[in-house]
Amino acid sequence: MKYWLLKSEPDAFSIDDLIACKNGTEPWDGIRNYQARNMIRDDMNIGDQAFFYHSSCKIPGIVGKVEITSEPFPDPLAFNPESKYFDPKSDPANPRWFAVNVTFIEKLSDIVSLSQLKQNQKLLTTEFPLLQKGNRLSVLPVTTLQWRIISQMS
DNA sequence: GCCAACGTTGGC
DNA sequence: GCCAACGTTGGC
Repeated sequence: MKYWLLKSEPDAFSIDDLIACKNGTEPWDGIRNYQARNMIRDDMNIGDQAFFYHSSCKIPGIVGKVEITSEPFPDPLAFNPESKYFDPKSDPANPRWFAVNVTFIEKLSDIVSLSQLKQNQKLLTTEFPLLQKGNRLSVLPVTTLQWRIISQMS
């Protein structure tokens, strides 16, 4: 079982939005970055867990935990001309973009903010990609150690 | 709103 | 294959 971190802008889709979804489950779709795509398509499995991270907001940080509850599947938005994630170059016979279903596990009683994460010396020794310069990926791998440290912080 | 740090596109 | 121009992300 692997661990991940999934970023979302709370204005677009927050942890509370996920809670409000049927069965607390919703496709994690609209990912249009090849590195992130590769991780979803090649490395994600049912039963993996992920931190839910709020980005581009007042207090960026980790707000909860979710579980991956489907195998990777072609992102249907890529085939929908109505969607802003429509990609005419994605061929249904050879899909370019992938999604997984995520299911709500828990909301942290307090956010573990980015500034708190930056201050955690233990975490800084682990090369946490979220804290590394220039990182913009919306899907990041998290090690078991990092998962444990951050879970303890919450 | 600014801007650094990317990623993508497309002409050559 | 190079690289300039452009677009996006995301913290501040």
